[in-house]
Amino acid sequence: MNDDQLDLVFGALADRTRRAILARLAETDTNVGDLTALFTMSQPAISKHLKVLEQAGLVSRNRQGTMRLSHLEAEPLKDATGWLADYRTYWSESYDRLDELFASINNTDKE
Amino acid sequence: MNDDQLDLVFGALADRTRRAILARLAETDTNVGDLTALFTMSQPAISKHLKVLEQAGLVSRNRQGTMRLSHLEAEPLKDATGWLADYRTYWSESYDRLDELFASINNTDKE
DNA sequence: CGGCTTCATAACCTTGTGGTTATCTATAAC
DNA sequence: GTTATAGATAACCACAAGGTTATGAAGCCG
Repeated sequence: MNDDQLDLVFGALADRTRRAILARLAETDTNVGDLTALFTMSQPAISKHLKVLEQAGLVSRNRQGTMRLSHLEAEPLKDATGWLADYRTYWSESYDRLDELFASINNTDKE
Repeated sequence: MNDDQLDLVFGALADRTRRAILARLAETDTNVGDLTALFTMSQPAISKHLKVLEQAGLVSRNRQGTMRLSHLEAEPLKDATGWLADYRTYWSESYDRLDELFASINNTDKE
């Protein structure tokens, strides 16, 4: 995963509204109107957040009649976790199995 | 870990210069002058980045004579990993041991 | 077609961010 | 005390971010 992608992913996660949107989408795909109802915020503001999440690869969208359902795409979260895993030795010394586990994460699609 | 803290940590990680600073500090404690030499950027710019990292709890500093050494504090990275771990089921289905391992991470100091 | 619903886009505003240069402060050395 | 060095702080600038209101476009329905 390159720096540009990490910029986008961490940048997307650096906003609590977007994190809350992701939490919601983890439960179920949701349209813009329902998301707007969940957060005391205007509809265009939600659309902007969704665009940020989409550009980071964290959300995909598809029309469903007149609605557009947002769907969680968690792959970049895996990549971000892989990046953070490089620092595991600095916050944890004694988890023997951590290395193999994070290795299994990293080997799948981290370059 | 609360939203304010996550804002700070993910916000700090959303800049490639700051990520590079963390990578450097993972090798060895470094003073501001040496960091400035590593990145083609002015010294005040580096000081600003260090302040952001410090407020996120990712860096501590202590005087060493006339210098101030920056030191990596990786604990917030652990917390951020714990947050991301909540989404592991969406990017991975078949790692049985992931659950117990991430549980061990979360139980230590995630609220 | 006409009208309703859903969402995107445009224009705008305020604040934050990342950088600069210039200057101030603190420690060390003499 | 003077001077040199390390780094912080101030003032400034350009632009991105997060919000708003107003409006436009796309798809269903009668």
